[in-house]
Amino acid sequence: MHHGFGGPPWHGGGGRRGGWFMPLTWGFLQPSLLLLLAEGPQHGYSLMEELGRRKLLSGGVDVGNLYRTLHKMEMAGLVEGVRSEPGPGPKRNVYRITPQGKELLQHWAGALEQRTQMINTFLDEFHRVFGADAGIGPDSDSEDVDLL
Amino acid sequence: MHHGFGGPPWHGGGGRRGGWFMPLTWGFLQPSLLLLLAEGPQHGYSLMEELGRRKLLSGGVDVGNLYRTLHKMEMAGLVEGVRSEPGPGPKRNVYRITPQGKELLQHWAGALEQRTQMINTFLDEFHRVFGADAGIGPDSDSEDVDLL
DNA sequence: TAGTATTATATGACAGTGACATATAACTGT
DNA sequence: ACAGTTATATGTCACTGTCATATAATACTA
Repeated sequence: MHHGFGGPPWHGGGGRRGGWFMPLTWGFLQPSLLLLLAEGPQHGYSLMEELGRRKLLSGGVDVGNLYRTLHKMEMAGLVEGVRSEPGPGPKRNVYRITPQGKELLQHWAGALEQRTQMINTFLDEFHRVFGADAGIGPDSDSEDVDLL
Repeated sequence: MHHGFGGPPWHGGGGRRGGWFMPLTWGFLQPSLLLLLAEGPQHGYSLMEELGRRKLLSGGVDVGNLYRTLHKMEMAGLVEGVRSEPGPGPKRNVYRITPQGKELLQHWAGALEQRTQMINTFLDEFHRVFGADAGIGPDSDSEDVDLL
């Protein structure tokens, strides 16, 4: 009767808000936004939809987080925002990447390549310990492990 | 006059404590500890040294963070800690992985594989936009970009 | 013996990020 | 008039990492 109280304890302690799994997308929002803006200016809502389409961030994007991040990136000089005049149509903030933003994006690419190497180091160790049967073993009672 | 006030703004705004680069090791401490403990019980200080040796976490490990993480993992039932009696030698908390911990480790391995795929999606897009010259281009003024 | 370093664990304060909820406008469709 | 969509914004909270500091006991060394 291990953790029969509505889900494994490492899955959030109750379901939501993180838990023991860091989201797979940690730290991906900013570089993803930079990447999309490197292809052309867009406003926040459009970026949100694009992130879903491109599957750069699985599991959808938090809207509030997105706008906050854009604001901070603007404050840091990574992007430039242009507020639409209060004319017809809903107000939009169209963002354009700056040279600094492009430079950071290049560094992000290098950093992410390093990250894959770290993950590979981990996975190599893991497979060395657990063998090739990395998946859930047959002895593992197949409970509702709704990962992701 | 791009950010000539003591370093690029995306580098921490002043130097330390994160900044625009999430550390490459975000979210790696817990799975790394689980992996080491899957090979055998150890106490915190030993784990700290091992993490440095195995290079599972580049840049060293924060000691306070390590102990806090171990405590939380114990609270969650991922590891079991045994406090040494107050006899000779310094007190030690020897941790042993639990079945739940092993199960989580397996899921972590799968999640990290997914993460590499996400990173590859990003990098593919990046190279599609910027071409093969992913590195810092020749036009990029080579400022003190002390990445990492 | 006193002072310092090492081993080992622990806590406090802070910033960055993501998750969830909610608020706000303006426009669109019925 | 009412609800839905588009679009932006803020508040609160949890988790992680970073830096600083506290605490003991042991080991070394002058």
